[in-house]
Amino acid sequence: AWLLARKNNGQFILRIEDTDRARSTKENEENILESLKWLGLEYDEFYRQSENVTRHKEVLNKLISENKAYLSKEVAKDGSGEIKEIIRFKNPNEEVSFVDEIKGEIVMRTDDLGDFVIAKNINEPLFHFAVVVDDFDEGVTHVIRGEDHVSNTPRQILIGRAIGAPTPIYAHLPLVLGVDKQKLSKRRGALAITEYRDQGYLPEAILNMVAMVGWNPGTEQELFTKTELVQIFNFQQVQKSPAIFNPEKLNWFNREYLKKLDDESLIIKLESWYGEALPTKLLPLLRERLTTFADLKKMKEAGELDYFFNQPKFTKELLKTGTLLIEVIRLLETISETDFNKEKIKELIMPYADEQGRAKVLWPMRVALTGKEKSPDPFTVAELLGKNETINRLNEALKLG
RNA sequence: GGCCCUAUCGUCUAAUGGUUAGGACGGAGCCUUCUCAAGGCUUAAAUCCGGGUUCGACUCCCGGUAGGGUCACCA
Repeated sequence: AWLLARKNNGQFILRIEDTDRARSTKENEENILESLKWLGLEYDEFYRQSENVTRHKEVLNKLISENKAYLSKEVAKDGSGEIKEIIRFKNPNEEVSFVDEIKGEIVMRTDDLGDFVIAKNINEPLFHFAVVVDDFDEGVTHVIRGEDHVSNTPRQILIGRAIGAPTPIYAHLPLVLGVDKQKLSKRRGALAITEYRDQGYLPEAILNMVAMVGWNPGTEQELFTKTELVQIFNFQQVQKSPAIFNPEKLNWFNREYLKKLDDESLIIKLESWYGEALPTKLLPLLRERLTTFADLKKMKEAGELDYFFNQPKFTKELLKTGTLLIEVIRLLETISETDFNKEKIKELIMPYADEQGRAKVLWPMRVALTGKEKSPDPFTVAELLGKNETINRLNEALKLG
């Protein structure tokens, strides 16, 4: 909806459908607001359905006086057994058809709906009714929503006709299903947008992923900025069948967007997610190794980054033989502190490593610096450790033999 | 079950009557390499089934089958 509104210079309206007071909470509303803000989907108008009850009541009364709706005394379905006066819509039992922008023409009989309920009482309108009144009042031209609303559309059209509202253009998007092929829901693997944020995903990745589920540009391009999506998104290439959400693909999108970040932006985002300052020098160890920001946390907790902060401990077995480190140290001593970068170090060490056998030189050098079986290459690590610390650690390793 | 929608690799999808059925994710293999990661290359993998229509069907029609949605005094 946001994409289409922006593309056509329309207004993106956010309306909180909170007519059911029992289910509508401040937390849920805030979560929606937070999610949209995080994704960068700014809205042009904001409404809360519950604030329109006076208007709903007015239309309800009008419908009743016009004999298009009626009060009905019935036993409450809430289990209380009380007799309550609900409001039913007088169903004209017509065949209703509409042209969905995505699915094409849809024809449905409405007689099996009966005289459906549109309000619990004069002060408590139900969703289907409130939506139609609000859409009318707010000048909604396009209703873009999930496929789960297709079968609700005829009754909303019927209500619209009864109140003299124009029928908006409908577009029903395919649903996103979980791996179990069921509609994504809280109980079945669905996460709130804010939870993806908390798991360390980038909003660009989420947005791109969501856009590509159920829609494609018709080309082989997969990475799109928000601006590009606005330009090329269209209904014609929206899929008609539901799509199963693939978390692996989301991870890929996230890695792609992580790659696009320069060092400065990456460290800023990483720090703000992680909640504490991080040395910029840490980046070479992180870049290419992160899928989401949460991996930083995992790596720290698993001790994978310890060697950056502390002198590593390791066994002679892991080091294998450290005797060749004497020459490594000698060579490194010749580099000035200011020139101590990985290119220079590599240039100096590689000839010696090639001469002695790379594994005999590079492995112990790397273990001496990291204490790890797996780590980034020794040149990268040496640079971020600095000349003194590097030589220090190599000397320590030498003592092991 | 009624009504509505849908059906191409495991997943997301391209191909709107004529292609060796293409791409991406994931998988496998190889290369690169001191290890890991990243990267590069290669590869396996699909038109749900049955009838039509047509010189020719992924594509059009019909029927099955399968999947999804919906049938609230929820949204």
